[in-house]
Amino acid sequence: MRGYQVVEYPLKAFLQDLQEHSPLSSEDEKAFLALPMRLRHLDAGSYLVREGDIPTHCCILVDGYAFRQKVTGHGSRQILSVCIPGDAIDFQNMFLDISDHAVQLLTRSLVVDIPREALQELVLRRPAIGVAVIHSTLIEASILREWVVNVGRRDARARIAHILCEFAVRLEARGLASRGNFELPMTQEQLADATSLTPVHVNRVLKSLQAEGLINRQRRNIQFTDWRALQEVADFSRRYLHLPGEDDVAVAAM
Amino acid sequence: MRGYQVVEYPLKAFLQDLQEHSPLSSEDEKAFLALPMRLRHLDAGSYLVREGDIPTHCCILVDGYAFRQKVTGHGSRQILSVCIPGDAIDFQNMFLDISDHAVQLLTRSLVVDIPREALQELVLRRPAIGVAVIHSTLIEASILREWVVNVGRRDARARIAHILCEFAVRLEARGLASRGNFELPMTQEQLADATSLTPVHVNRVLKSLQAEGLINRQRRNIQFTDWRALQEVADFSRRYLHLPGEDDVAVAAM
DNA sequence: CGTACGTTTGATCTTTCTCAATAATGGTGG
DNA sequence: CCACCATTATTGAGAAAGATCAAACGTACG
Repeated sequence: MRGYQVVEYPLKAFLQDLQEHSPLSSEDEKAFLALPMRLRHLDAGSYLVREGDIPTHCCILVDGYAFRQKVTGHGSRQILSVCIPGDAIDFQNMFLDISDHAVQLLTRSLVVDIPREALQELVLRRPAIGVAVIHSTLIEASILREWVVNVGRRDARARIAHILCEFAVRLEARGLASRGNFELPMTQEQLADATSLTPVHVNRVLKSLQAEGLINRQRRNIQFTDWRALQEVADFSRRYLHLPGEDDVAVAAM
Repeated sequence: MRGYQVVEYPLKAFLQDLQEHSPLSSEDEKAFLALPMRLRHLDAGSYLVREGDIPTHCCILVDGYAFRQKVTGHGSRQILSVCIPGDAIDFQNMFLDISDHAVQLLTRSLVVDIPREALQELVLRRPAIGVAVIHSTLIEASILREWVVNVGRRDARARIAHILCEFAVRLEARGLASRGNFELPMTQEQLADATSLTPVHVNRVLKSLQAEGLINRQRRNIQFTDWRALQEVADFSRRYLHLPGEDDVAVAAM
């Protein structure tokens, strides 16, 4: 029973998020917590998965930040999403036999590993957990769709504003930031790979957003000084995040 | 029982694809086919879902082609994926309460509608079907990730070559094309919105691919005249499609 | 047979990239 | 605690891919 005590608290955010849309019974939750798990601290820059890996376990990010990435044949990198505490990293590795992208830590992090087979079996045995997994996967896909739009059809200014809005809202939904004030755990180079720009241009855009009074920046700390305007510039609507509660109203009120 | 006869054959490709990775028992398959379904013919340009819709049913594309799209606040469109016969259009609408993107038909099509609640209930009652749904959703997400890379980190030439490769391989996996010869059911404007380019530039790139002997084009018909070279230009690897069978070997042999 | 839509082509313009150099910053060992 | 090194951030100047604008040409089809 020791395993329980080790992981129950760290998984709180994850379990809460998993149940956001359809609560699990206490048996379901117990069954989840009874899974074999391993808790690990890893340094910034560590890979949780590499492209081409044959996955053996699934990873949950308990504390810290990570990002998904793919690299083209010419060596340029595209960041596909940023993972925040409480995110499941590896539902794809639960069922797909080879990893199609890599996940790398942005900061020193605490992660939980669960053997792939154990999770597979659990989902078959407890359909409600399967439904929660589908839910979570669908939301991730929705975020990815918006990411395509961002990279594909917005100019540099809107792209950067958008990624900032998304990050802030996701953090706030997990209680990890408030009032548009947060630590952005990425270098400008990483921001560039997330927005499909160059680091140089990211720098210029960030400065111009600051010059126009939309954000305030002290190194990696970001403070939204004009949510409304930033949201406008970003063409941001939180609908695609499928968060519970009011739609854009909530944002407008910030 | 009449319902069965109407939809069993049309759903063949869909059911086969759904089971590609983990076969369903005959009870599972029967339970699926026993769902209430409606078969519809719709014209090109019809919307299967609109952004913001509250979904009431889920859609399977039996015959014909469609695409997913989002539109920015400034009115530019991003196409997110192309749906081919046998694709489930609407697993997201099975669990998400509001549609975050639209799906529009490229051609006159045959679609099957299944009430959302019936599918939800089925997935809870038949966990193996839930697993198949997760599988299918994960593969869709993988394709979307590659789409981000395509739009974000490849130049116009590679982007267009890549989308052609992807389309050809997916069609061939369903037995809908062979030897790199297929009908591309999109205008150059749609191709532009899929690759985040302008129609003018798409036109120029297509012409240059033809001039270099990589493809042959008669209106919308595409013929790959040099698979190997096109794949090279496209930076294409079929791994992300998570198709069964050999990896890139199969493509190389075409 | 004319109208609407899609394709093709040319000329010019703009955003963003590239290359290059300098300045901060943070972490590390002495 | 300080000097040093490796990252990261910032700035400038010039180049390029792709966008925009505009017009002509095909082709399908009502």
